[in-house]
Amino acid sequence: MNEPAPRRGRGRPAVLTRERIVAAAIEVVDAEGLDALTMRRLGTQLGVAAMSLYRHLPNRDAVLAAVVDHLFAEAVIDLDADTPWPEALARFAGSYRLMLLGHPHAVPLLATHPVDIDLGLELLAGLLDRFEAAGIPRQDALTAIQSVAVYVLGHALAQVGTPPDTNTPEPPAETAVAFYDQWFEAGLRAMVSGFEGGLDRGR
Amino acid sequence: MNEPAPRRGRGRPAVLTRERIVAAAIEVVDAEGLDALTMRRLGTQLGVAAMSLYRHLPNRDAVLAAVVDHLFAEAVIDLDADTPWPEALARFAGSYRLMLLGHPHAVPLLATHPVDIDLGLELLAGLLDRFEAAGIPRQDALTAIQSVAVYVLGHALAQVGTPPDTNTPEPPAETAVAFYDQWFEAGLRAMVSGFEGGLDRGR
DNA sequence: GGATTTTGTGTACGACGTAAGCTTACAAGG
DNA sequence: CCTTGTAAGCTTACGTCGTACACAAAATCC
Repeated sequence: MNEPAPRRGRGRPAVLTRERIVAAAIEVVDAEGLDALTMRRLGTQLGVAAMSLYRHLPNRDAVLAAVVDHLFAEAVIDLDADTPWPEALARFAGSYRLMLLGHPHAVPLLATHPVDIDLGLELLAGLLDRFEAAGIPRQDALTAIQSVAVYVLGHALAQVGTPPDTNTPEPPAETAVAFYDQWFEAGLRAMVSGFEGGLDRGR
Repeated sequence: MNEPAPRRGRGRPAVLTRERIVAAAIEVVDAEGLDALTMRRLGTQLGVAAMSLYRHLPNRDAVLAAVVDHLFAEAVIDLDADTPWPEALARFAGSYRLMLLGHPHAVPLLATHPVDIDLGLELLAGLLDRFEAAGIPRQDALTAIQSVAVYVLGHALAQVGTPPDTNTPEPPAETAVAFYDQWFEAGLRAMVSGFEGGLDRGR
């Protein structure tokens, strides 16, 4: 449907690319929120008419899906090959959370649009390896990783879904941030150590 | 703003109430999905013009918020006073999940619109009591409950966000359901037993 | 310099949320 | 019974959204 194997060099040269569109979409969302991400607004961000976008993406939802995939890729980190799986899992959780808090207006998007499954598996291959190195079956590893991912996303939803009280003066409300940080760590530790106990019992 | 202490009996009798509107909204969402829940569609569901709804709720978002509160209240169960907190927590998780899977199209709503905080605390008072009975500080209890709630919601998002493959013949795809059930139980057990270890170390 | 191919544009339509003002259906007071 | 007051529901209208469709522009190839 889009970007269909163009015979290179022919036709009017493209000023738009999928990547430029996705980057501009993230700019708009970060600056003005999800609702501001209309096709017209995205067009003006790129100096282009709204309808031009449809040459590269079939509809608005495809834009959102592309944003999701791009952001999730941002969240994944490299891991030393000697990191034990519980620490690797906690590290992934932390970097995923950092990405989400860095794009608070996009969190509902990540919640609504699942990451492309093949892309997700590819990005998480390094993390899966840490489980395999410990002799943990792939299925059990996926369960643990997905459970943590789902917790991180749910937690971020709760944090950004409750705007830090628009009538208090200080912008981030230091204490509120600390509250969410502590909650996050407590839940994460509980889940990771719970999996440690459970998965070790099997081995 | 709405339902402002009407002097009873005066004026045209109301065919609409907040409750009827919320119930109709849930019907529409369950039957046709979130996008179908427009003010006009909700009006026809109630045999009424769209603008009539604004006499009872200030805008569409208030309808959504009311739906969220109503559904969350559905999810909370009564607990025997002698249930230990780990079991009570797991029971709450299960009934919350059942509600979410009973209204799959509404799950993104619950994810986006936080439950009214006072209502939430009121509904969860019984569960909080189970922690207090074990001598666990209220703050720790809230952390554990919220962590589990966030996990359940995130898990439901993942399950309903990945429609069970529209090209396979069987509607619920038995194996997929079992997959999500097992994943849910594994993550829940990990988190609950993780909190058991953590909270007991303190006592 | 056409012909071909690809990209961006202009216009238009139907659906949405909702503001403003109007009509309708009651109860109360005379 | 009839007027007045009041609350509930209705009609109309506006601006914005996603996007279908037909067209214009800009490059390469023969």
